[in-house]
Amino acid sequence: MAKKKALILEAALRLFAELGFDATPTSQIAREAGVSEGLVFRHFTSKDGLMDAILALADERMKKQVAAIARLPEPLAQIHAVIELPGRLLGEEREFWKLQFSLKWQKKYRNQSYQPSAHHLELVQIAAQAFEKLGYPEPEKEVGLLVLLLDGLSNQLLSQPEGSFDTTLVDFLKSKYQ
Amino acid sequence: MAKKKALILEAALRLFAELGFDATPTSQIAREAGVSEGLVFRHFTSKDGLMDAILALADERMKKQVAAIARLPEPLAQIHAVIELPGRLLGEEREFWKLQFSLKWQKKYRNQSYQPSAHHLELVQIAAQAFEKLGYPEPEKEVGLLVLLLDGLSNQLLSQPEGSFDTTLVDFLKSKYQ
DNA sequence: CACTTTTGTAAGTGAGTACTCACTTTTCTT
DNA sequence: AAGAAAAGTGAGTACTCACTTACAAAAGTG
Repeated sequence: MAKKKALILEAALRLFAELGFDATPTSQIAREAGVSEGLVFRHFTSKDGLMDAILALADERMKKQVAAIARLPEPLAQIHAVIELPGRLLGEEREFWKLQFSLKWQKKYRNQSYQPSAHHLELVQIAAQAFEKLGYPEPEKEVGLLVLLLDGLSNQLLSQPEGSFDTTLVDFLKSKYQ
Repeated sequence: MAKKKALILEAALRLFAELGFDATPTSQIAREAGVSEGLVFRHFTSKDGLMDAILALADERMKKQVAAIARLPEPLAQIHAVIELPGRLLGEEREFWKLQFSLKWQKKYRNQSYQPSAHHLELVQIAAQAFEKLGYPEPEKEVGLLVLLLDGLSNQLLSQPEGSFDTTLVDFLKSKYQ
């Protein structure tokens, strides 16, 4: 049942990521999902509601990734997993995260709970504890730096063309934390 | 004469940065500039033309900053200047750079010369030469890392509320390059 | 001054937008 | 099988948008 609902979500995700939320008409979403425009509103109430549904899914996926890192026993392995996170996320769910990043700059979504703050914060705590266990003198600052790197890394990966995932930089980065 | 032209540019810059290009109607630009809507089109032909004018200005400003760094005699001072660049740019021209970053994710502007590629590339070359002079074993990779950091730093500075510029992270980062 | 050009305005216009509604078809439940 | 609920349609509707047009006031120039 409601397999068309999933088609709408897929099309909306792809188009929002590619064209941006405002530049994507609901008519095009319906057309590319092979569905009538009215159905979009039956399932998601409004264009904003459609966005909400997409972002709820994104939150779910992030949650799982963070939980997996939290489960790692070795602190160094945790740090390395954090560094690998952007590559892992963007490899599979490119459009998802492209959308997340483009959203950051839209006032509309700046205050709300859409920012990946909850799981992001948890990740920061995990990394801070890992740095502490590894004996770094200033673990908080190290985490601050690491967060910066993750941000930049994600940006860069998204700016590059699809398949060309360059691991040398990630490896180089990991070699700095031994 | 044409002082109203400047008013239009200012209002457009502010609104594009705040709401995004697509979500900003030309009517609002005109209203906030205290000008009739028709004048926007007399001076800039189209909404896209208005954007072009804004981006041409951005390019000018970036050019000056890069030239100033190129002129520094000490390689270490150059690296530090590069690290300080986001803070310097965003301190003065916040809206300008917020717009630049939000544009990165819009398909419309992805292929064109709008990306700060020209001066950005020059900056990368300067940094690479500086790392080489300082005797780093892998200067290209170091530059790659530094670019990542700048990207992340800019993102973070733009996400934070206006005045609260935290220099501890920048200082910590500079301490890593001595 | 006369004139041309530039700068400005107010009131449109047609295309495209998010969303609704009356209705039909499919699926679930018993 | 019968009735209810859910899924789906497609033609509207009210409205907003970027842009145009007809015209007026300043400003520049001889």
